[in-house]
Amino acid sequence: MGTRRNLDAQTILDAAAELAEEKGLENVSLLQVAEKLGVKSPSLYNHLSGVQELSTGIAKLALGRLEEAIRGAAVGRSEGDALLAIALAYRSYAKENPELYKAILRFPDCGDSDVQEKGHTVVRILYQVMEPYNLGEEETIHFVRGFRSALHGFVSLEAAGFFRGNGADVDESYRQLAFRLVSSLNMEKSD
Amino acid sequence: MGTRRNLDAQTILDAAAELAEEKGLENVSLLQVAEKLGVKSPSLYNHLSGVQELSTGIAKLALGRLEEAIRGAAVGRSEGDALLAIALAYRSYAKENPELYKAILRFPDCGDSDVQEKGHTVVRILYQVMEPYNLGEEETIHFVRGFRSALHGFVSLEAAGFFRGNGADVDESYRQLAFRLVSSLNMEKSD
DNA sequence: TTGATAAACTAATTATGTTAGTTTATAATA
DNA sequence: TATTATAAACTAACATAATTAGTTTATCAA
Repeated sequence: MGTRRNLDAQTILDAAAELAEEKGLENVSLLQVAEKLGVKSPSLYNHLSGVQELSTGIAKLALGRLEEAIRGAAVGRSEGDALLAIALAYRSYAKENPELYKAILRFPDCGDSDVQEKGHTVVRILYQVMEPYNLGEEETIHFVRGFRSALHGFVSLEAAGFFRGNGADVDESYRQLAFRLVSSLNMEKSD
Repeated sequence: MGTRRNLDAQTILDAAAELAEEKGLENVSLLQVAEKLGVKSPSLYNHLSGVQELSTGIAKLALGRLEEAIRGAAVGRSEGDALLAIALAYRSYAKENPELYKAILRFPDCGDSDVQEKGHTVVRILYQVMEPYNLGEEETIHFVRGFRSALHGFVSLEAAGFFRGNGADVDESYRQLAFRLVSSLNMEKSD
């Protein structure tokens, strides 16, 4: 007993993320995470301050991976192409990692500044892609907010089970949404 | 002790909703609700099956009120006017009842069919408003899904604390988002 | 008046998060 | 090498929440 393991915050969060995808986000408790790591739950307090930090940690981790996925989708494309690719990657990520995506939704009750930072990182990719459009800074911000909102909203509602039963093709609904927004950009360009 | 009160499920849910707005959704526990009603928590089980039913109940209640707000905004308007008015009402509701709106977000972990029903009711108003556009049924579904997603996504991200610090006017971002989508409809119409 | 029922109660159980205080392994130092 | 400081585990205990079982009481109908 009392044997030293090589635990640290990152290891704990990785285990928590794995647990989330295995058994559902709602079953990620300190007890379960500790068990998965072969440790008693109070030991986790040596590495993080409590369950809230676990929550924000998982959210950051999930956002970080989403960011990677999006960056991967954007590389080598530009303007509308890039935006549409990002949109598809965004939804793919959410479908492939539903529990982690939920972790992003269930923000630790509003406003951890680090989570917002990461959120901004996701958004920064969008800013880069938007550059060729040469909108003003304000206009770019407006569009990026809206675009991200649309992706997030669609994916969230879909994950929550809306859009079922209703016959029409969900992929197509999503594609159209992204396309409408991207098209509205070309509009402004030609002004 | 043991005095009969006139409790029923609706009274409990109303109290829970009030409590949510007073002290935050995360502090809505059976204990707190019971206390507010001058009753012990196990007594609540005479009227509902547990904390999950409390959760779904609050979500339904919140959706019901959102529905009213939206219906109120749509009446007497048509097409783009109606869509924009609905958009503004949607966000106003979320801002005025932030805890209740969170209750809608935090779905009782996916897919209670009644909650989806109510969700559909919200959406049905959108269908009515869309009629004059004379799109096909499929096209209407696609648009409504996207429009609702955009509203929901924007409002959620805003409530979660994104869009802060960043200088641009949030009202304007929202207005633009709604306007882009509505404009894309006029596009199709003129085809 | 009596008896059935609904709705409250008390008491106890389980689960989770958390704190306090203790022990032990490891790494640095005398 | 022996010692000691520290980090990281532990045990034990407590608080709060949800829940269940079983009990009591108010009210209404026969």
